[in-house]
Amino acid sequence: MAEMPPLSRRERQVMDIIHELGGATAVQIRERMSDPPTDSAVRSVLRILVRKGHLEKEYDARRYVYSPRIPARAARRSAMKHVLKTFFGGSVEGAVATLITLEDGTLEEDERERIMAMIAKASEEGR
Amino acid sequence: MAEMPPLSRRERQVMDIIHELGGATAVQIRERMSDPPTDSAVRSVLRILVRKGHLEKEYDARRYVYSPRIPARAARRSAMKHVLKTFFGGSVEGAVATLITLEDGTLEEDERERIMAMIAKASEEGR
DNA sequence: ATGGAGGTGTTGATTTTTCACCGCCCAATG
DNA sequence: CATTGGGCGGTGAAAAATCAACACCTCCAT
Repeated sequence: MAEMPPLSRRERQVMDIIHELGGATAVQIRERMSDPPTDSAVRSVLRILVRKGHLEKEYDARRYVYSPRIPARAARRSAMKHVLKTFFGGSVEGAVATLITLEDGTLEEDERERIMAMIAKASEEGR
Repeated sequence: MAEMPPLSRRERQVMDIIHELGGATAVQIRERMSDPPTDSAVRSVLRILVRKGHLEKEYDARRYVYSPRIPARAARRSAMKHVLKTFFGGSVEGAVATLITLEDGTLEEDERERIMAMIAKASEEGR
């Protein structure tokens, strides 16, 4: 059940695309690949990911839609946790700093306010 | 110069460790691997990463210290950008929300305040 | 000077990954 | 109906990655 062996290159690439889209068909996935191999190659990776338990497929409108078996929330937290540890030494502060200056200027006034409010609220409820 | 071909599994693993430590020796890296191969195997990967331009080595105290060739700041931003896009649909708000509730409750009072101050300051300077 | 620690590069064997060919199924179309 | 085309999966072979074993090198510290 544990996701023991880390994903291979292609597997990662495909998983990322699926995570980004929430769910996707083989064709959609292939379209988003910068490096598209054959259609059948994509399907092979997909099959492997399903077998490994990382994806699940659902029949919909004449084709399969692949989606992560791990709930989005968990995946998000896990991914964030990893970069937090790897690149920010676990400093939430540092991570937030980078986040709010990513495409410097993109942070809208109202979004900034919402974030402030959210943090304030979190501290209330949090403890 | 562009880091075109994505890293392989081991390469990723090693790069992550080095990013986390800022710089590390072959032995240090091997120690942190959950999956340690031979010492020479580690060195092989290291050599490859240097050749590919992802790492640089520096002679220090009788051994080589390997460190990322990409400045930490750039690496951090790049990594964060990637998870932001992949897991949060680009929503800084969502990312921050996850961040401050990662190890729920761990966010200290003062850290929260510093984050608030930082955001406030950023919005001043920002424009 | 000798041995050990830390390094480098090569080689070859093994395992993984990656991929495309091929064939099946089924629905839509002529 | 017969044909065609999209979607799917199996298979196996080519390519890449992984790793251990060697052979050597250079510094120290003993």
